[in-house]
Amino acid sequence: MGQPDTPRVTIHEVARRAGVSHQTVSRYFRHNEGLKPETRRKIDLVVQELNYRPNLVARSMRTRRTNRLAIALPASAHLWPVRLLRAASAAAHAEGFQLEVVSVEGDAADRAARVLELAASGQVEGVLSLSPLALDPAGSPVPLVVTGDYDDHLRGVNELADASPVAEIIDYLAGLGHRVFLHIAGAQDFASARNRRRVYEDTIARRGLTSYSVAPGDWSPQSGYDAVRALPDGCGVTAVVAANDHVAMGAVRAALDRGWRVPGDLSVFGWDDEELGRFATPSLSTVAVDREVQGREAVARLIAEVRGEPAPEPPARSINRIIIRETAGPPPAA
Amino acid sequence: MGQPDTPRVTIHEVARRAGVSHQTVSRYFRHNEGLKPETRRKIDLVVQELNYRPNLVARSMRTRRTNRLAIALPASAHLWPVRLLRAASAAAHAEGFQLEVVSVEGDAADRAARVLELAASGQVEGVLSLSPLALDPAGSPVPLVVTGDYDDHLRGVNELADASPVAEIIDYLAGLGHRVFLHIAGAQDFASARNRRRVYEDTIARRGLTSYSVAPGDWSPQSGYDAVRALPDGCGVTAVVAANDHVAMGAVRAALDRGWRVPGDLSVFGWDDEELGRFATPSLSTVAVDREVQGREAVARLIAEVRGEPAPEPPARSINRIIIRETAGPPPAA
DNA sequence: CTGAAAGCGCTTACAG
DNA sequence: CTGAAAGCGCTTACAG
Repeated sequence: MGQPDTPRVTIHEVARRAGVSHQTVSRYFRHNEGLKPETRRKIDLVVQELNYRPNLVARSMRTRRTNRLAIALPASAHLWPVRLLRAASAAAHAEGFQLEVVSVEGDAADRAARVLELAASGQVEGVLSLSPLALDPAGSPVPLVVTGDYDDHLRGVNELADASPVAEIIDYLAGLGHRVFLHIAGAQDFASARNRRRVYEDTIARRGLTSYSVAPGDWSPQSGYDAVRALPDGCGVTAVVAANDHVAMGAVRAALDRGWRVPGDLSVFGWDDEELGRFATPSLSTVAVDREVQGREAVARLIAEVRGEPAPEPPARSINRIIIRETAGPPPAA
Repeated sequence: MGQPDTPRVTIHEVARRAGVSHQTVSRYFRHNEGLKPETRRKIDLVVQELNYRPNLVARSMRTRRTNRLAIALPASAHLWPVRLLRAASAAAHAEGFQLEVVSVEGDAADRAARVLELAASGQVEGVLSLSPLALDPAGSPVPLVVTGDYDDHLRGVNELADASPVAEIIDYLAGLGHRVFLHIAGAQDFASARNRRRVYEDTIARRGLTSYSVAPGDWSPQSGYDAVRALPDGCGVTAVVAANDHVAMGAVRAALDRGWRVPGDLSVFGWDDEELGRFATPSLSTVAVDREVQGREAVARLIAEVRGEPAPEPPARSINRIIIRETAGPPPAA
């Protein structure tokens, strides 16, 4: 089955029929420059007729370049990796690269080992990881970019810009009168989770507000649920900054199960703008992240590294936007 | 940057150092059989020392096989494609194939054209599409499997087994006393959507129940919302069978916005067991689909076709399981 | 069980 | 602007 049987048309055959040398045909396919219009036309014709396409494996062998990139997907139950993946794939193809997908499982050390093995395989020219990795990208034999986690490149004026909407959220809630906050964190091996937590703590301190505590979490609804369930009565918390929409959804559910009104008694913010959160009751306040831009950006950076070119300009505007919906409101009149 | 510069260790060098011919080393890497233990040991040593790995591109060139599969991802906002993708990727790697990801956009004709181009590229030995395609797989130059949509293979005793939980849902609701149903369909270019609709209509007819109507939908919460919003007062509908959880979530929201109780006035079922649906209020009744099994299965089938082997056994048990949560309850006392 | 020869289909210098 | 030669690193028959 498949191509092994098909007697393949070679570049020589195309050259012979077009009455040119095969080098000329090679040139035609590589950049189509410096050819006489007539030569080009003759080749056009034969290529069309034979439906010839250069054998990319042979090219790879000769150039010693695979034109392949790998993307390492985390074992996550969230949607953003697909969105990012799709944009990354399109961006890679536009630059002539194929994108191979590899799922990385296990703990940070396992994932790092897997990615390093991939980078050393000689099969790919670069690796894009959507999973946090316990390794220094500089130690990789081919360029390695980690994104979707904390993104060095998108940091703008300071290294925490990625998480800066947390400050906006707190300001917004403080403006409504909230004074005592709870943060339910994401898995701390993700730099994004660590950054959101840090911005939360910094902002609370800077504004003279109170953080009742930072509850540990793992991006799951259950962790949000447990955190709110565990709040003592009368602890004074009126607002929750959750690491993402899943955590927020769990937090809201726990509040409702306790007989609290949302947002009457407790306001909740998530992150990611999951489609279901918009139709939930009450609908989730959140942060929309442009994963398409993030995916394109990450691939552009990776390809620049692969080619030894300078890193491309970061996107001018923030890819984050805070969205206020029904889970955010004034605190109960004290 | 990258491997172009690195002077690569060749099989000849390994052979020379191990004191054997390079064919022996080739044999060692292909199946490691028929070698004298001592020969094997000598090669082991040198391979380790040199950290040698065969150049897979050269092998590909010689064998005229790429050992690559492509997976076409739909432009969907749902999570199941990732789950399926991850399982597919792992299954492919276990069989020595790489899985390249390609996102297919546009209408059915565009997607079909893109997939066909991929199949004809000579770059991949088979294509797995998670997107419905307006083409006959038999017309593809390499094996083509379409899944995640309607899966020929998983149909079991009849061609609608994939959608059979719809019958279970209706039976369950009828058992609670429901008599008038509404189905909000998924995008009709998906065979899964057509099948769910057909099973819905057949089951309603067979059980002597009433279908108020089948509302068109496109898998989105908005389509679920609009369908319920558009229901005339007093239409008698007490139960909604939605095409998936997104549609169901929209339907629930619309009901609540109309002042209806869920499930007091309206029961709703979704499909996919999205994590957020479990923590929504009320939590969504749904159908859990084992996308891991589906992904492995699809890749196994594709690889069997690529190798010209008989199709593997389908999974013995159904990969679907209905889950009853808070959106399902008895109809209002008439 | 192991070795020598031929060739997969390109591209890269190098000439002209 | 276009052509002849060499070689990328393997595997596949075919001998021994």
